[in-house]
Amino acid sequence: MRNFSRGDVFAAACPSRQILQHVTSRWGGLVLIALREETLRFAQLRRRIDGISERMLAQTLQVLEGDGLILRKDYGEVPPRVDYTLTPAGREISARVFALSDWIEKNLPELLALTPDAAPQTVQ
Amino acid sequence: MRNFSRGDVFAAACPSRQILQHVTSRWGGLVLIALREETLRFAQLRRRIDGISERMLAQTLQVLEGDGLILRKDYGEVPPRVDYTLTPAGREISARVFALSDWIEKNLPELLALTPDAAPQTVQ
DNA sequence: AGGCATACTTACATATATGTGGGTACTTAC
DNA sequence: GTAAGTACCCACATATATGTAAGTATGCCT
Repeated sequence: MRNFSRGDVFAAACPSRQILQHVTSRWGGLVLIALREETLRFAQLRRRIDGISERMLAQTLQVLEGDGLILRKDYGEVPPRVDYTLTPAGREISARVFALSDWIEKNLPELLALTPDAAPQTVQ
Repeated sequence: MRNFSRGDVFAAACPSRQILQHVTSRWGGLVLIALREETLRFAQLRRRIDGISERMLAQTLQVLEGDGLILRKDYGEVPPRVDYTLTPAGREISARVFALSDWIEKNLPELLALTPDAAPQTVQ
């Protein structure tokens, strides 16, 4: 265990690798992108991110909150009212995850053409 | 199934989401980053990416090759000699994955300070 | 001759991720 | 009064990801 001034994702034990995994996990990236421009409530996130279950959304939010990337605000009301916002660090990371997904979205037709099973590019 | 001119990662069935998952998978991202500046052989990648097993490296490389992001060159020699290079699309994506991991690496100390279990930041 | 390296593949076992259905305490709309 | 919405948690089941160990044909180094 040494004290580095920067991380190294190639080192298995470096915490930077875990953070990278959290923000690029199946749902983690999508949550960060969804919160990029707006604060959202739990149910709004659920509807925005097609296919996510409540269980995974809750779990993903907790991990990202634990990493200090999102802020959970509980209004203490009943029925429950809670919303989620990016922290400054979360905003930095979100922007970079978005840059990636945005490039992929914009270049999807070209990407699909690279695929061996390339039927005429029908995108859903 | 409609024909979009761009993808939408928020749609579960959109192929862009699968591509995003491939390039942000546990090992996929690291492989792309490793190949960012140089062509590497299988064993070189294995040594570079701490903790990856041969099985997962082989599998990850096949997925990325299937997506048209890396190029596999087999020299047909014995003992085997094969190397891997990014395609143009792979280079675009690699640059963006790297931008993300690079930011995390550079800001690791600050990120660790956001963590609740923040003991004095000892980075491995 | 013996041992290590190369780029994988396969079978088997395990770990981790994810989904499903049900429950909560209460409000608002129909 | 009935149904739906809210933000979750829990137990249980399953799916997917990953690790481990062994095998292959041959060259190179000692």
